[in-house]
Amino acid sequence: MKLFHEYRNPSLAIDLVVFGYHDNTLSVLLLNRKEEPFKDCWTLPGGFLQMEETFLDTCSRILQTKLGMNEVFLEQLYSFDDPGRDPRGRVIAVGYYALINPAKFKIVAGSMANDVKWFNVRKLPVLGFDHKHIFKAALQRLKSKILYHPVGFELLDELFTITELHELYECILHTTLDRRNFRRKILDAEYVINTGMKREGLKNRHPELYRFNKHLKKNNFQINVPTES
Amino acid sequence: MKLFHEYRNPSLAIDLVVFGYHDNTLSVLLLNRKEEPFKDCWTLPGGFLQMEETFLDTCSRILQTKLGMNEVFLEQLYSFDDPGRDPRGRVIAVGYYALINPAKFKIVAGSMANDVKWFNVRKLPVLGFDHKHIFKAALQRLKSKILYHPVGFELLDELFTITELHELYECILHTTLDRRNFRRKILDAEYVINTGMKREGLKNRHPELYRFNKHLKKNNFQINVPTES
DNA sequence: GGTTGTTTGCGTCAATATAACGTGAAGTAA
DNA sequence: TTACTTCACGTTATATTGACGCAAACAACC
Repeated sequence: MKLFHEYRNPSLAIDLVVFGYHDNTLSVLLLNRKEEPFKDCWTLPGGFLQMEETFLDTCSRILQTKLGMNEVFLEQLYSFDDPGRDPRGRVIAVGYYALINPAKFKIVAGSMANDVKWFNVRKLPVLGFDHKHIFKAALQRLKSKILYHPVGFELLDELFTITELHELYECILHTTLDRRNFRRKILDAEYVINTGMKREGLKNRHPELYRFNKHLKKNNFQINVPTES
Repeated sequence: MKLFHEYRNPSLAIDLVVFGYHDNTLSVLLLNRKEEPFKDCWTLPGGFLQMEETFLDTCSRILQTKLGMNEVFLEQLYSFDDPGRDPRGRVIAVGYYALINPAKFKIVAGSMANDVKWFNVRKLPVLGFDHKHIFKAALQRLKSKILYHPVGFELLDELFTITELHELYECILHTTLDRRNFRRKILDAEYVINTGMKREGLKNRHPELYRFNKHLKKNNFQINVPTES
């Protein structure tokens, strides 16, 4: 009996949409390719699945070797099958997105890349492959996800103020949310725990510092986006 | 340069969770395998992705040759990467789920299967591979999806009564929903259009027949599931 | 032809959730 | 002390929801 891998199979790549939040800006990590195809173009970090790897293994390897980071929030996004998505041949891509706190990592351009840089998600350059498409799916997923699930804290420091969380939501959702109603929902849902400490050194009143409530019963809140009209 | 497909790559399979609704029962289509592995076991219909196929091409081929059906609602579910999921070797599975109206198709067991049968989703036999896992993900997705998106009509005839739609929701969500509140939400959302016709031949009052409103602005309604307590 | 039992379609109402906005305390800078 | 800003907590009008009531429509029966 012929072994499966002796048949012709499409290649299987993992592409990562790595989100980071800093200075009130949601960014995505892009990598400038050193080699064809799309040499000198910006693309999402990615890599091929090795025979013995799980998807998460591949994600970790990419994060580790290309970006020098580990232990981050990862979620599978979607699998992309456009036959023309890679000029080298048939490559299926499994998209994942990651949420990281840029403060915790020093980004390193691996040997494969000219450069690695954070880009504001609203000001992306042209991307190689079908990566614009993958990116859009990831951003849409993130926007939907934070409405119902407490993932915002993945992008913040361990201690944060309600205002900081509020600004993060406004930034990701790209809209304004009433400050006072937002606060009430987050507090009522027990999304966060008051540490009693305050953020010092600010110009005005010192806000209280919170940490994420890890024992949150899930789906406990819902943020509503104002209807555009 | 070595071509991609000359490297060792995992195989790529598509597995389908085909939902059907009939006699107030939500069912899933299973196939009894004629060959090893899992000979004589029930599994989801599936097949390997061919080099030139898109995922949807493969889905169509499976639906056509194994089940004799076409033109159905299909949505990508998730991709499954457990290294042990197929005893023959490394096989990645991309899961899709389909919603079909069993009344519209005559199911045929293709040459590869001993038998093809509908199973009540609450009374499944043991499944081969990791198909129980894939099935659970599909059922969960369906349960979440119908709360916000008008997909219920995919499982019904073109003309249906509000009561029939209501029973479908209760069946899928496996809970009870207040009949009158359900009706109000569905009508307010303009999910359906009154045809003016009535379903004849029933024992009691003849209910009005509706058809799905194809021009529905999406995400216009939300069905709430009673909190279990 | 009236009675009975069931389903259907429409309403009511109290409880809850939401959106919009007010206000005074806490803090820095002058 | 004053001016200015942010923070924390309220208030109120409106909208939505959940839990029911009820009468018309229909078949079956006496």
